[in-house]
Amino acid sequence: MAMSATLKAISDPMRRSILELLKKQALPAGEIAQHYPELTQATVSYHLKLLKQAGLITERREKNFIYYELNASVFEEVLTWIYGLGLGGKDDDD
Amino acid sequence: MAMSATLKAISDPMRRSILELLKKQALPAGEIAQHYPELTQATVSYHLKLLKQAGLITERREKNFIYYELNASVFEEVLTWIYGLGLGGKDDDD
DNA sequence: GAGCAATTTAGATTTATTTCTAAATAGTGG
DNA sequence: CCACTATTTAGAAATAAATCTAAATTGCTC
Repeated sequence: MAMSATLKAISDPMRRSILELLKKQALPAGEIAQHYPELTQATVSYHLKLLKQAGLITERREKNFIYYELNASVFEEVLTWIYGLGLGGKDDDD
Repeated sequence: MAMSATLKAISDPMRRSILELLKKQALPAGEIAQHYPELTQATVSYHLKLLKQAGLITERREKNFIYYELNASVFEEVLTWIYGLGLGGKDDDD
C-alpha cells in the first residue's frame, strides 16, 4: 500500500523537516544536509531516498546538482483516508 | 511532538485497520482481536496501547469490558501540517 | 473474598530503522 | 580522458518496533 510508505516517511521528524525546507524552494542534497550539522551527508541521502520512494519528493538534475522538490500531491490519499475516518465528514451519520 | 506519535501510530497498517474497525462502533479489545486471527491478543493489546498513547482512541469501561472508541480529532494537527505544506493551501504564501 | 473473564504487562526474540565511516558512482569542465 | 564536485551505496553498529508465550492484573458476580 502506498499509504504506509507515505505515512512512515512523514512519521520521522527529520524527514518532515526536510519537506518543510523544500516547501520554500527546491534544493540540492548538499544544501539540505547543511541544515543538519548533526547528521552526515550519507544519512541525509538515506532520508531523501525514503522520501523519494514515497513519492513525496522528485528530483531534477541541473548542472552537476540534483535538485529535490516537494510533491505534496501524494498526500491526497492520506487526506482521503483521514476524512473517511470521520474527521470533518460527520454529515448525517450522527 | 504529538505529531510524531500520531503519524507513527497510523503508519502501521494493522493500527489503521483497527481505527477503521472502530469507526463503525466502539469495541472491546477481545472483539477487536477476533478480527485478526493471525495475531495474539497480547499483540493487539500492544497496538491499542500505542493508539491510546497517541490519543487516537479512548477507553470507556462498561461491565467488565473496556470499550475502545475512535478519537479522530487528534488528526487536526496532522491536517494542519499537511495543508501547510501546500496541498490545497497555495494562497499567497510565497 | 473466591473464582472467572477480559485485558494488560514482562521478558525474550525477531525484524526493521537510523546512523556512521569508508568507498564507489556519475556528471562537468577543462 | 582526468580530475573535481556532488551524491549515493555498502557494510557495520546501535537503537527501536513488532511479535510471541507465559504470568499478572483488574473488575464483576456470586
